Amino acid sequence: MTATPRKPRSSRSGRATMADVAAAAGVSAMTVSRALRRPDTVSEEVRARVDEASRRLGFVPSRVASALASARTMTVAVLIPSLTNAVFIDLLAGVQETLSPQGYQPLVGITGYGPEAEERVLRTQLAHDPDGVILSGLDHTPGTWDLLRGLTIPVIHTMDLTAEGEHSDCPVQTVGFSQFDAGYAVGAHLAARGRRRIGLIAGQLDPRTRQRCDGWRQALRDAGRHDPALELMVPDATSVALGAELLERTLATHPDTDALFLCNDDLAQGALFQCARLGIPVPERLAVAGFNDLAGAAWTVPPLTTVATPRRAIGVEAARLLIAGMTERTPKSRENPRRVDLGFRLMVRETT
Amino acid sequence: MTATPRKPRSSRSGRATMADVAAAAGVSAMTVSRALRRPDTVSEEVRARVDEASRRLGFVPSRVASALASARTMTVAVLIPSLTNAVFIDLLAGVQETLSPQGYQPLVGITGYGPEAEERVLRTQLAHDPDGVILSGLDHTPGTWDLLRGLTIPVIHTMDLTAEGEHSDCPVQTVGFSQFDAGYAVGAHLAARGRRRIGLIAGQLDPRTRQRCDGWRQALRDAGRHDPALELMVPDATSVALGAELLERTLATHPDTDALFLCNDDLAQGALFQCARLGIPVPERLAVAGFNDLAGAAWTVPPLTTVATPRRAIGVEAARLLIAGMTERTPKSRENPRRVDLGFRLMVRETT
DNA sequence: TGTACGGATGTTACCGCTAACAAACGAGGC
DNA sequence: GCCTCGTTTGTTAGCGGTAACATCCGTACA
Repeated sequence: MTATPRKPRSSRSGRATMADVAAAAGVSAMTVSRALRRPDTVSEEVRARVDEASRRLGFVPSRVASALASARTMTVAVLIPSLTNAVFIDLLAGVQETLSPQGYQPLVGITGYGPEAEERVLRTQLAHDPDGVILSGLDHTPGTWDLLRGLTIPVIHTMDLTAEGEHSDCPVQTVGFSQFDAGYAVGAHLAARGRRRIGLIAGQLDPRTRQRCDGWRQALRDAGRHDPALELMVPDATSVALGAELLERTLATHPDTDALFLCNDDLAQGALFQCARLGIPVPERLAVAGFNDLAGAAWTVPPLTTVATPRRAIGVEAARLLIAGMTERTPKSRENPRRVDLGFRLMVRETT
Repeated sequence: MTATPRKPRSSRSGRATMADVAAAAGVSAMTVSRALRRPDTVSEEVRARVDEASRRLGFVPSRVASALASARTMTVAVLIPSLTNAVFIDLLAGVQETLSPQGYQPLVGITGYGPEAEERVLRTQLAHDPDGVILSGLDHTPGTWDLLRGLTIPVIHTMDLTAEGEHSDCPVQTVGFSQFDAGYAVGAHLAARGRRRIGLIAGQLDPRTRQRCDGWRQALRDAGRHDPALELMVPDATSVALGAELLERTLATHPDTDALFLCNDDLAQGALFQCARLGIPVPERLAVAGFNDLAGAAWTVPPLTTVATPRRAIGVEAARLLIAGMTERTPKSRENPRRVDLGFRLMVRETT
């Protein structure tokens, strides 16, 4: 009906655009862009006019348009195996709390512990053009390594450390701790407590869990007390229920077990519950050690000996390194791989 | 040096663009777009050529450019109070697992239980132009309600239900369960067990927790056994440690307490541990009930009576509704608010 | 008084993709 | 044989910003 209907505010979504603000403030769009992003580059008077117009129109700059024009999306792909494992939630929390204040938006991807799924998820994440990538672990498919090699954005690998000479064809930055050493520490601790029949219970057999087991095994060998028969490794996801069940199985087949390393605290808690139920005195008859120092480990009955891992700190540090890499003018980080070891702490409490 | 250097692959990031694929396949860019998004609209021969060229160049369409051109970002803003509360992680997991297969990418925002922070986070999320929004709870600032009212994309509120007549000025879709009824169920259960001095311990006093408490209170009033002195409500985040501490405080001031409702399972677990430590027999001397049926609740000693809440299902259903809203041609959902009650289950185990 | 200079603003040309419309083409109907 | 129609493909014109360069202006200096 109306001829050439005037549109006071453009944009399909009905939102005001930069052009609207520019018109309202009587300046060019470019000046609006400058006034909002680098206020020191425009005159005070213009800045005031732009701010006022912008506020009045409720202007929110479109990050999508900005991303296309500037080739920076202000997003970061964060790939973790699972949302139900507290370890990775803590990692994510550390990442999130570090990225957010800098204006970066994490894009969370779940890989379900599978390198193939990881590659798939990474591919879809990359379509969003993130400015950086944070991965969990170092066990990627060849396809993933290819993808990573081709990237021009910084990538950080977490929860694990580069071994010497590894991945020499593709410089990697890692932030984590030595899963092997941590496992070794537990094994050595149990041996030092004078235990002779030291068993192992592990679930969710990802490479990090295996490394912990390897460390534990080495410690027992060094102590001359390793018995492969006392190892019980199952692929199932760890849980309190599984811990309870596997404890029973272990005691049924090897009643003389006098110490047990459970590769995750939820398993250990389940084992402790089951001990209480069966009337097995801990630590007198059976010493129990867990891993990760999850919430509540200090409050079990008796308080659980475990290894405190710096999951949140790893997230924070990974995000920091990433921000550094995304911010610096010349991406030198690719030639300058780093390996940040955040360590771990053996928390000796009363179950051992 | 070279005159007009040919660029075999364009794009600042070094990635192949649609134009590159088009050139390689000998068709126009538009045809490439069609061949990839709606294969049935191009001839079989062209489709094959495009697929081949696309694969050969390792083409990944830029979602940013696509988003700008089509006004669909394929992202969904998901706001939750905290990453360290398992309840919201489960919600998030449900959302994630439902959105992902449909090609949607969740943008996770953390509000820290504060409506003001929520408004801030929502604002920054909206700059990313999500195609939909999922919020936790219904207690938003007036500013947030204004924002929501102005949106043309679907919005789902979770973990709570709309009360009759509420928000009549702004139709809302909610997916959740009645926190009040759930709290009532616990109160009624404890009363039915013949307990006379029934106490309450609550932390993290967000509106949902308060509603649970209200329900519990009503149940006790209906049973004629409500004593406000037995309510212990603190603002701190819930944790196993806090549960242990508050249990001691309660017993110190009111040694005659014979039943206790702890508003979250971690508090309840802490209380159970502390009971074990103090030698207080559960349930003989003290009945204990938790809330949420978190992992491990069925394995405590004795197994914890609690309320199973459909957190993951809420996430799944919210995401489903959202997808429906984002997909339908005419966004009728705004006039057609829904209220999906997913219920809860009282899990009577051995602590009561 | 002419000129070089630095800061403030505007202009132009995209970023990589897609909606909408236009054109080209072959098939079938009369 | 001409016309209409449906299918396949191409063309044009943006989406809403920003980089890079151009222009304008007042000022300090010779």
